[in-house]
Amino acid sequence: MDIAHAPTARDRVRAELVEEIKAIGRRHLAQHGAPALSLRAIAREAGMVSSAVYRYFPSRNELITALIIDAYDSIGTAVEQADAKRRRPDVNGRWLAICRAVRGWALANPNEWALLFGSPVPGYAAPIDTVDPAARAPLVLLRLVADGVAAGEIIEDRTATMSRAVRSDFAALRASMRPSAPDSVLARALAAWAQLFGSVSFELFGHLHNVITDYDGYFEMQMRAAGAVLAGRG
Amino acid sequence: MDIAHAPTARDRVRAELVEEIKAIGRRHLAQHGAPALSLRAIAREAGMVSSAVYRYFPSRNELITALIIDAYDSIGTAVEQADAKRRRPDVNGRWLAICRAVRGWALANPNEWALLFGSPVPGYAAPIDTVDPAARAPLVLLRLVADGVAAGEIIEDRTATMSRAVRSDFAALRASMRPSAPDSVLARALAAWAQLFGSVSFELFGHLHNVITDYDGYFEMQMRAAGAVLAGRG
DNA sequence: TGTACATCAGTGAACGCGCGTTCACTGATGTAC
DNA sequence: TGTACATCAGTGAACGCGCGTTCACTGATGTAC
Repeated sequence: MDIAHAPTARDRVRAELVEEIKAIGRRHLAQHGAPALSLRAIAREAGMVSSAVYRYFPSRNELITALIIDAYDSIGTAVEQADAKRRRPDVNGRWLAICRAVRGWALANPNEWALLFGSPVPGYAAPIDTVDPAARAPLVLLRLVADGVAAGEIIEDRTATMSRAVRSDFAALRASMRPSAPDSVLARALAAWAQLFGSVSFELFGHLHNVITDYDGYFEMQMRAAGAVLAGRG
Repeated sequence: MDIAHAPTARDRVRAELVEEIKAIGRRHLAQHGAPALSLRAIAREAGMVSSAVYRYFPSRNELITALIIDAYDSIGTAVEQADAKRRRPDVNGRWLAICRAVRGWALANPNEWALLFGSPVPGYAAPIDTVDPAARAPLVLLRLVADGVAAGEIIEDRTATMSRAVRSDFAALRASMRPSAPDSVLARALAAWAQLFGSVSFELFGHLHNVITDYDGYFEMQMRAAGAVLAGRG
């Protein structure tokens, strides 16, 4: 499996087929959702017999893992790029850009959103390989708040009462970022993150039905407000 | 199907069996998740042949609908009762009680949570019968904020810019409540709701793994902060 | 540059299992006179 | 109160379909001398 030589023709064809199988898988995901993802159906569409897929993925779960990693990388890239397009000191603009990137990605890839942030797939447990890709988008937010604190755009408030355990959780989180941010800001960042993902899931999973009609306007308004709270100027 | 007479022995047995089938379904849901819900497996466990279930539910989807309605009623009841246990003017206490009731219910019924608030079940579209039960929990929050506004515990802020469409969405929402609340408060109520449900889903679906260890303390802290923002004293 | 051997891709059949739904039927429970 | 008929619950077989995974095999592509 580990290729020490220059890639041969066979290697290249193999890499292409891995990508094609994933692409078909993604399409099936988009149409029928993760629980209905079928190796046989994918094989049929790829023009091979079902057992041939096992040359590329040792099991259905490994294919799902590959799709999950790709999806995390996809939303991670979208968020990183949206963030990078803004001037670094424009903290509020970056926050809004991140929000729009998350929602835009979700609307474009609803079933992948459900795969990542909806119900766990029955009989599937995510392996460690997914951890790093999963961290990309949240890391953008952490960098943003660190920048905001350094620039004085995000202010610390009188720290809310928190348990010693939560303080040490936050300390561990802070250790993974430079520059860093105080507990009260980390708490607000995670709160904003929960609100962002909660809002998108509400919209996507139909819980705003019969309540909101102007989804764009509603989201925009809510994320502006969330940005103000995040900044400590709520 | 509509019983105009006094319930006969047969009617009572039928009602019992409907309940037993739902109970088994709930247990299967809890163990394997909604997509794996199987009429045949339920029939086996109920000690009947698979076709016999069709005397009680005309299709798998109708059984799922029944389970969804029961789950909405279950969380709705939990929230209503938690709210009712607090003195009515204790707005912040009621908010926290609602939060704890939502999370407590979710932790006790993770797969039903996933059924209601996670990914949509493939091939299933919720019928109108689910709308009223689904509204019970959010209605508690709306009553709470209306009370809070009336008591001066929840204050209006300079209303954020919102589109005309969002304003009319809010007006429609306001029409369904008495007493009512201004746009800025409704917006904050929905934001708090999204944060609450986002936080619980994050915890339940594993997105706080390797970040938070003290889930109880973390949730408590976040919902206190959310309550302050909701009140307009963030 | 040519040959012998090893590696790999893909086939086709099979195993063993599951599912939702329909249908003709038996036997028990209810209803109307 | 008793009988004739209608309704309902549950059976058992079948239809038609799906799935993941394994395995022995063929034929093509690569590697080493």
